[in-house]
Amino acid sequence: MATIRDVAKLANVSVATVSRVINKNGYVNESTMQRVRQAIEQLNYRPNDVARSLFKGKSKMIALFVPDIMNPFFPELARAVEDISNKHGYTFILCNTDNQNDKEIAYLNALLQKSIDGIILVSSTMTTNQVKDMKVPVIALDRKINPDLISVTVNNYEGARQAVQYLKNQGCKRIAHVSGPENISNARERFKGYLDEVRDEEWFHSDFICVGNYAVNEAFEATKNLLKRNPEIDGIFVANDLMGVGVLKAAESLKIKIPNELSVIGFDGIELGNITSPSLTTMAQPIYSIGKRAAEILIQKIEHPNTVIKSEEHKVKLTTREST
Amino acid sequence: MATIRDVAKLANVSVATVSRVINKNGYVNESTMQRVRQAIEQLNYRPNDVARSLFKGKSKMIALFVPDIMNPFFPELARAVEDISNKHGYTFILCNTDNQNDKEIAYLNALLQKSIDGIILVSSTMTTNQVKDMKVPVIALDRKINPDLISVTVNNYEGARQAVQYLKNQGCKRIAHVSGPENISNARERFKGYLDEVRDEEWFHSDFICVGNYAVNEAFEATKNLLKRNPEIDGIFVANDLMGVGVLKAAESLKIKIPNELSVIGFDGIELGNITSPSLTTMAQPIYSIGKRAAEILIQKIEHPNTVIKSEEHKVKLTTREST
DNA sequence: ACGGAATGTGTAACCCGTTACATAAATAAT
DNA sequence: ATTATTTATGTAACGGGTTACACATTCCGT
Repeated sequence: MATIRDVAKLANVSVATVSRVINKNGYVNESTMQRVRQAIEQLNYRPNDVARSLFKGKSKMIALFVPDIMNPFFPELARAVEDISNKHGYTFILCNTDNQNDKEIAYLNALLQKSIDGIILVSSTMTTNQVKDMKVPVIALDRKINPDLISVTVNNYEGARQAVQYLKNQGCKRIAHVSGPENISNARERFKGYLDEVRDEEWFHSDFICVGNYAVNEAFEATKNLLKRNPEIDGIFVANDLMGVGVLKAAESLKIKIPNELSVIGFDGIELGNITSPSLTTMAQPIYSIGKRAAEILIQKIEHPNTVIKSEEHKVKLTTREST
Repeated sequence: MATIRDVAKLANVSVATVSRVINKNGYVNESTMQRVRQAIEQLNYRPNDVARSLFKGKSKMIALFVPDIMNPFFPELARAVEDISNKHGYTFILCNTDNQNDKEIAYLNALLQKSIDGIILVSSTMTTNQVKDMKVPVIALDRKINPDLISVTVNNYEGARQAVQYLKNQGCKRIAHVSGPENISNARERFKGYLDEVRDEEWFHSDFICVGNYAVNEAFEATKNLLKRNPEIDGIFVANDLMGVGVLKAAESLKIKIPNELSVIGFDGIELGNITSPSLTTMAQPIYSIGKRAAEILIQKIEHPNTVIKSEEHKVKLTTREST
C-alpha cells in the first residue's frame, strides 16, 4: 500500500501539500494539485483511515445496539441506520445485546477503544448512570432510557388508545390485552394506553390482561389460557405484531374465527403481519423513518456538537387488515 | 483518556514495560507488574485500539456483505457471524449491497481503508477479477462466486432433487418450479436439481417453469399465471421460502386448496414458513451453522494464513409442514 | 514604491501503542 | 571463577495522516 510519503516523493512535494490536496483545505497551486492528483492516481493511493482516526480521535463509525437482529422488527431499523450511516460516510457496526446489560457494557467498552463516534441504543437494560457516563454521543431508539437521553420513539400511549378505540368501533365489548415486558418503556406506555381506555368500562376485569415477552410462543400459550378462561373476549389488543401472530395461532388452535368471533390488533407494522392469514391489523410504526431519524440526529450530534437537538416522537398509523 | 505514557509515568516504568504487562509478553518482574496493574486501574486505562491497529495493520473487524438485511433469510446469517466475531474479539460490520456491484466495490474500498481484517460475501454480482484482487481474506457464503474462492454453501442441487422426489412420493404427478434469479448460483443449482428430476417424465413441459426474483410479490403474480395456464399442476417446488409464501397466497387467491389440490415445498427453512397457514414444507438450510462456519473459517484464515482451508457444503433437511 | 494581505509550500511534532535493539543484573553452567 | 543464559527494563523508531508554524512569493492598495 502506498503511503502519503510515496505520493509526496513522486509528485515532488511535501506530505503537507498532498494532505491539502486530499482534504481540499489550505492553499495549493493549481499545477501542483495536478501533479499530486496524478501521483495519487499512478500509485492508486488511498489514505489510511486508521492513521487518520488516530490523529483525529474519530473513527467515522457508528454502532447500533439491538436485542436480536433475528427479531423481525429490527432488520428494518438496522437497514435504515445503515443507509444513513453509509450516506454520510460512516461505517455501520451491529451489536446484538440479547437484552443483557453485561453484553451492552462489553460492547460499549470495546467500541470506545475503537474510537466509535456514536451509538444508537435500543435498550431496556442500560441504566441511567451507564448512559450518563458515556463519552460519545448516544441516541435512544424505540425505547426511552431516561429523560435526559435524546430518544426517537413513537406515540405508544396514543397509539394504544387508538387501537383500543378502533376495536370498540368495530363493536368489541370485551377487550383484552397481551402486553410486553414491563421493563420495556414502550410496552408500559402501550399498556397504559389500553388501561386508560378500558378501566372505566363496567365489563373490564384485570384478568383480561396477560403479560407476554414480545415473542410468538409465550403469547400463543398465554392467549390460549386467556381465551379459555374468558370465552367472552371478543377483541384483543396485542402489544406487538410478533405476539399478534401468536394470538392468531392461539385463536386458530381453539377454532375461534377471526375476525367474526374475535378481533385482533397488533402494534409495529412489520411485514410479517401481512403474510399471516388472516393478515394482522396493526398500529404501524414508521420503522424505517425512526431508524433514519435516529441516525441523522446522531450524526448531527457528532458533527455539530453544539446544535440543540430534541427528542422526537413519531406517529403510528392504523393499518386495517383481515384480523379486525 | 489516559495513555500508555501516563500509566508508565505513574508506575515509574517505561512504556515498553506497560505494553508488556498489557500484552503478557516479554519478561516483567512480578512486583513491577503489580505496580503497573495498579496504575492502569487507578487511571482506568484502556489501550487505544486505533493506535494498535495502525501499527499492526489489522483492525480486528470483519464485515458481512448481504443483499438486504430486511430479507428474512439474512438476519440469522448475520446473527451467526456477529456471534462468532464477537466471541473472537472482532467487531462486526454489516453492509447492505442491494445486489449492486458498485455498492460492493464502494464498501470494499471504504473497508480496506479501515484495515478491515476479512470479509464474508453473500454476493452474486462480484466478479472473479474483483475477488482475485482483494487484499484481505474473503469467504463466499450462501452463493459461490468462483471456484477459487472458499465458500460455505449447502447442497442445493441434491436438496432440490430431494424436494422434487418428496413431492413425487406425496403423489404429485405434475410438478412445477418457481426458480430464483439465474445469476445466483444457488438458484441455478436448485433449478438444475429440479430439471434433472423431471426432464424425463412424459408429463414434463417447459411451461412448468417460471422465473422469480426470490421475493414474495413477483412469485405471487407469476404463480397465479402459472396455475391459470396449467391447472393440472399438483405440486410446486419453489426455490426459496419467501417465494413459497407468494405461491401459497397465489393458491389462496385462486381458491386452490393446499395441500389437497396442490402441494408446495420451499427452500431455506426460514421462520416465516412456520407462521403462514398452511405452514410451508421446506428444505431447511442450517442457516445459523453456515454463517457460523463462514465466520470461523474467515477468522482462521486471518489468524493462521497458512492453514489449508477447504470449501464446505452443508446439508439441507426436509422439514415437512402443512403445505404438503 | 512600500506595507500588508493572500497565496503556496515545507518541516517537524503529534496521535498512541508496539517492538527491535541495547543494556544490565541475576542465575546457571562448566 | 568465568562464560553463557535467563530475566528485566529502557530508548527510540515506527505505522501513516494531520496540522501548527515558519518562510517565501505574489498580489493589491495607496
